Amino acid sequence: MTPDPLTPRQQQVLQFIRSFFAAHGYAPTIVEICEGLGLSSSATVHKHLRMLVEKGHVDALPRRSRGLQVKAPRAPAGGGVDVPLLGTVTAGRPIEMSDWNETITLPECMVGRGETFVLKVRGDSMIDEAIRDGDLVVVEKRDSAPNGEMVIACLDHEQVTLKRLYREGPRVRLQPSNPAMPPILVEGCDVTIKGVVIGVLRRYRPMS
Amino acid sequence: MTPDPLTPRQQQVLQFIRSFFAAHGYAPTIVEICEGLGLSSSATVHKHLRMLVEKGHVDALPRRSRGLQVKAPRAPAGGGVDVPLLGTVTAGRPIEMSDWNETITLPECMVGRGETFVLKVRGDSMIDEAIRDGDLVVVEKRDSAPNGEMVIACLDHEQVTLKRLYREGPRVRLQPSNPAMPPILVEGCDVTIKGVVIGVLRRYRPMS
DNA sequence: TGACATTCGCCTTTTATTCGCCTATAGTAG
DNA sequence: CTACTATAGGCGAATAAAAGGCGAATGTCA
Repeated sequence: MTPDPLTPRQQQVLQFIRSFFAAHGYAPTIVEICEGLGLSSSATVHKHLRMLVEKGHVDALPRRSRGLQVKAPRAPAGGGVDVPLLGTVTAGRPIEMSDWNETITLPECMVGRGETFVLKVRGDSMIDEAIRDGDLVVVEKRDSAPNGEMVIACLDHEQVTLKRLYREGPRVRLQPSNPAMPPILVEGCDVTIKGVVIGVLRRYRPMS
Repeated sequence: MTPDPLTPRQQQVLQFIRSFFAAHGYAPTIVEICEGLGLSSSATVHKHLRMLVEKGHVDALPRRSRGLQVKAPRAPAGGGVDVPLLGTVTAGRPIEMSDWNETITLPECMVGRGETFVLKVRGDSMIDEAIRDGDLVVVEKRDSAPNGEMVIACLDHEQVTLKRLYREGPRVRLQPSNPAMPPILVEGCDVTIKGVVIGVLRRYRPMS
């Protein structure tokens, strides 16, 4: 049930409304759309809006300020999923099981099939995997993992680390992805898998 | 069933009530809201409150002191924000301005202060920045950027690339973060900044 | 009684909406 | 080929409603 096709200009307007809403939490005024698109007459924008409403891409509360509502262009499934932010994983130390029952909203596409949670990475042990200090890793809870996967592993019920997992006979090699760091070799029974890394988030802090 | 959208002012009021409640454990009086927002008439606040009740963001016990009750902290839980997924940025080719009016829900903490959008990265030109082929970059729309920032830059209104920006007198150096790739040197007037990279998302596809 | 919430006018500013008119571009009937 | 017509895109001005504001006068509960 795809709505009517849009002209280029109409797409621009729609796109602008979307990003404005994302950025501010409320819809733009007509004049704001004008400025955003470099137009000078609100009548022009208003005409475009009427077209967008007609074609079913937008709902508008008539005569209401900022009364635009972009119709959900995606599954009403919410699009976002809340997952717990459990704490920090350092290369070697236990998870600081944060009481901070924080959660974070992930895009649907970043969430695993099973239970999913997020950990903050400390240290550069996975630098060759393009995972940096401060990144957030998305983890799918599992108690085993195929060979070569990146896992959250627990040693002696104490140390929790982020490493790649390689089985070598009865033993297990936990391999950092940093040539400066040595692998850890342990008996298979001494290591428990907490989950498998399925995604990464990074936020660059603004320099200023 | 998302509640009606709020105007900026209404959001401010709601936000104030939330933080007041968090700080004190009880709801503010109308006069306290006045002071908090720098207003001088309780009637004004009361009008806002009636709107908030109408729009379903707040419950009020009528004629009761501090009788406000903020409803479900937020509908789009925790604060997921929808931003447009605009297309692909290759090292060198134009953005494939996707008609796919796709959006993606980002955690609040990944969204910029201004307009924000997401691009998919093709190629390994930023491998040393821990950005890989297939990653999504979160971009805050801006038309200028401080020296050394990672930017989406546009050359000749044609090529769009992801590079680090360095000003060198009248010229601009666009520097890939891959030793195998040469920097691009152009006149400052030939390059336009589309935005600054503020985040990265990566999804590992399950091996199976 | 005192500390509130609520209501009543009466403003100003912001915003949506409508009206008339203009320019291109593309298709189509003569 | 030309004239007519339809449509997208645009302009500026005029208008009315909504949003945001004020101070003062009531209620109302505890």
